[in-house]
Amino acid sequence: MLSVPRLDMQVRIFGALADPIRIKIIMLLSGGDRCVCEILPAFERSQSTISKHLSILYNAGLLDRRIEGNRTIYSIKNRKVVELLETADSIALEHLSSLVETGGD
Amino acid sequence: MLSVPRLDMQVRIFGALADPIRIKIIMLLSGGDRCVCEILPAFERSQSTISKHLSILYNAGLLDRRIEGNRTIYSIKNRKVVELLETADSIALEHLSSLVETGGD
DNA sequence: GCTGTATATAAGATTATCGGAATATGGCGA
DNA sequence: TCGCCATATTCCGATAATCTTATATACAGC
Repeated sequence: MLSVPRLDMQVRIFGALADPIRIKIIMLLSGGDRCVCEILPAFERSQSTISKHLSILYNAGLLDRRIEGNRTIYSIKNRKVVELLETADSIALEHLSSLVETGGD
Repeated sequence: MLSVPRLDMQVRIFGALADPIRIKIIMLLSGGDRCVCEILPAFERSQSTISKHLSILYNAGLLDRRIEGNRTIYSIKNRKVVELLETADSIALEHLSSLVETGGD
């Protein structure tokens, strides 16, 4: 049986990934650590918006961060998150092709 | 590069899993197909609420459904969704134990 | 200490999600 | 056909997520 805090953490993890900006941030960081100032220009959103997205990923236990001087460097905390993206992408791909076959929606 | 519809589908998949009831429905169905009338009593929620949760999972491409008489039978469409739950659970577990170690929150 | 740069947080408006009650749809048996 | 059962959908209120602007914090260099 799944304990309640674990279920809650699962929900938080999936919720953290249920946003296109946050998925792209994970993909970006899977290529190596980045400070916020390097992440910002990849998105046409305010600094505060990106900062909050990073916090959501951090609080879900998906990212690590360390401070170096006046910068904050974010990194992938658990490589399994990349697995999650890959698995979801393959489900997405299969689903999209089944929609094409059946002409569904 | 990830195509836009695929990213959108990933978002929809993760969004579908970002709810404790929907996670429990997946776990329930991983034990075998069930009609709605068998799923309902597992949750203290109205019929319309559960029906909506099932639709969300169905539209995310995670569940299949077939009609038999006046019943609708739901089933896991893609076994990879169970993988997603397991991977997220192991991330959750690691994160929770790291919180215990550091006394974090 | 002051100024500028980097980042996080708060406040507030807008939009999406969740839940239940009520309603619609469609098969089934009398 | 009529009424019942199983399920989906609509409507609407309550709650939560997202975004921007403005403000706070904290380090760096002078």
